[in-house]
Amino acid sequence: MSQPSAPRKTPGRPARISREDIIETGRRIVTEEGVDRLTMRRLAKDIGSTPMALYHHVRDKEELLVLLLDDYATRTMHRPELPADPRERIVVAASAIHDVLAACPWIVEVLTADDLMSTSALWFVEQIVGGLMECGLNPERAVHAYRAIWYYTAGEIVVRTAAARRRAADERPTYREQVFAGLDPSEYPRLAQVADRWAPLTAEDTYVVQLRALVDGLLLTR
Amino acid sequence: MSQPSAPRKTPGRPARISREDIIETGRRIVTEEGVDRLTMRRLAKDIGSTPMALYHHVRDKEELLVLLLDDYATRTMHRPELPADPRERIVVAASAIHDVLAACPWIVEVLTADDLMSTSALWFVEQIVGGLMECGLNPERAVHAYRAIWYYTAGEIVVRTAAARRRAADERPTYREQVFAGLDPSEYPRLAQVADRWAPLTAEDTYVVQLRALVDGLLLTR
DNA sequence: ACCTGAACACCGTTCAAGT
DNA sequence: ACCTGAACACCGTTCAAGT
Repeated sequence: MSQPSAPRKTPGRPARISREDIIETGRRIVTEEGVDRLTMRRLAKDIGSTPMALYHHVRDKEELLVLLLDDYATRTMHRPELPADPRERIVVAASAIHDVLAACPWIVEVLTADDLMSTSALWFVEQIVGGLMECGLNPERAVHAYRAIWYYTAGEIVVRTAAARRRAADERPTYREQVFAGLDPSEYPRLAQVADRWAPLTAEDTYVVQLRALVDGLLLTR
Repeated sequence: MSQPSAPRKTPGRPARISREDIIETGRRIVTEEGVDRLTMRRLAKDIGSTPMALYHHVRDKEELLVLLLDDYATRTMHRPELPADPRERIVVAASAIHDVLAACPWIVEVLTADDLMSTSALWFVEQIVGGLMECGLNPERAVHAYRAIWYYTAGEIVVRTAAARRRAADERPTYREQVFAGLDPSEYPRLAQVADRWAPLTAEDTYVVQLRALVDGLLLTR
């Protein structure tokens, strides 16, 4: 997102801290201790300054988070070799975005605050939209199809991250486990049938196979 | 989620406030002023009590939010007539969940804290999983397919809610608009091609048509 | 059993002043 | 131009005491 922060040509007092310092320290806190521990006060302390000094370099905490996401994406989104087959290219590009975000559990907080994603992801979006068009979709349908892929990907990450957080925080059996244990088979026959396998089944990572299904469905001529 | 809060048989001091009072007041604050304004202190004030009195009826704020989601779902998730055709039944049931959540913008905060959803949604899940099995998927594949539908649905809501919030908060052009305006057509030919139509295209509500594509893809025998 | 008051350990951000 | 200190207006939650 990084609105170019016009580097000042030393017209006044020399800056003691920079945007880069802030991002670097913020990255350290977030990766080492989690996004919850990132506060303006804590960051200022670690950087050896005061909370209000930060506000000369970032507009507010939300901008800081977006800056950190941008920094993370730039650092980790390296363009891979993509297959020549357009359908396969879509799957690989979407999976690349997915894997980067999935490896970054604090992303979820920012995802809902961010304008989708940084410029680093643009190349991947280009590949996906391009692949969809090569497969015969017109530009409008390609954009809509890309969005469906993005919704599926973002949803997978949000839900999985939430589930992981709950497992970490909670020792006692989840509410869902209780519900499934006492399921009335006459009212919910299908769910009762899979009740005892629900937890392991939903823990399986099926992102890619379902992504393929989604892409296949999007490319069907209906 | 509502762990049954064993109603006490007046063994000690009579309760001045109840779980129901708390939920009712919480619902009012959330619907009238948004989830951000719901604090334990504010809720206590509105209910005419003290913050700590609340902690005798709910474990913490997270439980309160889950209780409120549960309350909302129970109130609004009415079972509709579903079509006999299983494929169509899946689409209608998923759309019903989607529409209820989409009408409830504060849901997103809770979605990431909640064990998926309340018992009120279980009937819809049963219909979806049942429909998938009727269409020929074995139980395992049906559960996985249901999850893909849920990811897509949750993602759509999270991303759209975030986008709406940004539009509301921000007057200036979004970062994405700036990026698309200055897109290099030689590096991003496909995106450049749709750049000027990106905003209206992504604003279109295509949840149901893309859901159909997803369901079609999930039901393909591959 | 249920509620209260005071306190703990924090937040993000504004404002006015300093260098 | 950049930074500081103090203050504003809050948080969720714990603890010890009251009824």
